Amino acid sequence: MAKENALTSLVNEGEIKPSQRRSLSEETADKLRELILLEKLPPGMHIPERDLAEVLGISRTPMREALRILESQGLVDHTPTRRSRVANPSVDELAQSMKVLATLEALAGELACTHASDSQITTIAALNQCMVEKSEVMSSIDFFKTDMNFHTSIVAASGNAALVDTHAKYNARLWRARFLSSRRKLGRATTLQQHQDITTALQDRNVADASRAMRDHIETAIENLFMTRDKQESFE
Amino acid sequence: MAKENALTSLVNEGEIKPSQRRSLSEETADKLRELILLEKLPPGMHIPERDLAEVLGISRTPMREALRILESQGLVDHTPTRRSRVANPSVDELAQSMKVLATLEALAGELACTHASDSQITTIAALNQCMVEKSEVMSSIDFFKTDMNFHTSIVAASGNAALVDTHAKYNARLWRARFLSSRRKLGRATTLQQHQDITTALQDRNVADASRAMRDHIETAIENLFMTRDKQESFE
DNA sequence: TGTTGACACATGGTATACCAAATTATGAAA
DNA sequence: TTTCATAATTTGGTATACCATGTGTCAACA
Repeated sequence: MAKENALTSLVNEGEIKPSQRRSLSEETADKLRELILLEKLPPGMHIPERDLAEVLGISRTPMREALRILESQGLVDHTPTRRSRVANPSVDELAQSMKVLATLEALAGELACTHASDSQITTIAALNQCMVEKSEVMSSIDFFKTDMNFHTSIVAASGNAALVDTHAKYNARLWRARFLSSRRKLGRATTLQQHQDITTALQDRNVADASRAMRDHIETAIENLFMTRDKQESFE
Repeated sequence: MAKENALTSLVNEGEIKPSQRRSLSEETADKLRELILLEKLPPGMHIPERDLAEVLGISRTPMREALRILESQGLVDHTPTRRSRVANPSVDELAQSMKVLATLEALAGELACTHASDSQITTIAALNQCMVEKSEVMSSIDFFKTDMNFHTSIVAASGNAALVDTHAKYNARLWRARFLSSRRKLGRATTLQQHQDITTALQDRNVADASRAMRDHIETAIENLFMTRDKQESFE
């Protein structure tokens, strides 16, 4: 059938990587997440677990577990009749998730001020410096990955395991939206300035500034999200 | 489909439950959650999925899914070798989760000020009033359930689906700790005052007050948590 | 021609079987 | 008695089979 052919073609594009300790479910969740973020599995598409498992050469059991993982990250949801489909969040829904993310990161900035070790702050500052120096030569994707790394490092420096965990879930859910947002030309200069503000606040261990700088940074991303919807702009 | 003939409706009336939407996995997760919160399954206990499934009369498949659900709520952990066990969070870990909860609820209060309908605020105020009037006659558990209902209603009034979802997970994770905290005699009067502050702020739709009142309320619960650890006190 | 209802099939939920890894028990050697 | 290698057992991960229900198709009928 046509569906199977379409699915088969996309598995051959990537290479299957065997791994050591990770379970098939987790590997599969990673593969599917990538396929979703690249829109190889487009938003709203139904996922028949039997067929997709067959295409990936696994049984339904780990496929089902992978779908649960993605569901908990908000990348997959269920129809009233339990059929899985790729999440297709509206801009408003993405903005709501980002609003929560902004709050989580503000908390992370606050906690990091008192909890982070000097070496952690040094690492964060180094990531910031790296982005400043190489912003002209980095590709969108590399710039973005460093950006994400910067944020994740701050959350890790908060020393709050629950926060790290929940932040990771929101990050997974919002990865694509943030990437699109960061690709906007206007964004990069603003991003660098805001990162500098965050870094400075952390170095000063100024709780109020760090919290506010983190929140403002994500709020800007929310604005970008709406702007991206309202008008198409040029990308780099 | 909409039309049913007379015979069918007569036969079905009163006999047939419309549709059993709840899966065994979800029911099992609920049962296990209860067992964990009642410490019938004590913290740190290993959970051999085969045996426990047999005890509950189900197969391993839904049991495994139930364990994944509880894991995503933080009520179950995994050892490095993947064996499930009941989570046994330290007071510090619980405090960290509550710190995140405080932030989430502060956001909920903030959003509820601008998003909640008048009737939602009326409902919230009614819950508050109910606790004030009946605090003397309610059992610990009923008082606590109303308390939880009050909080959940505010989060729902925020209109932010992601926030509702994440809050529900933290609530599940912290249910027991919050219950123990709320059982402290000293807590009830403070709780009522703080609930009143929250209610007033919401009725005034005062964003800053609502946010602060929500945060303060949970911060008090964190303090209670540590006090409960440090010295045993009398309970009602 | 449009509606309806029965039947076939698609799909997710559950049970069971099997395997590999990890844990525990065993026993021989020091 | 202690230690360590190894066998026996337990346990979680995966595959497969079966079942219940939802969904679509098409023929019969008004």
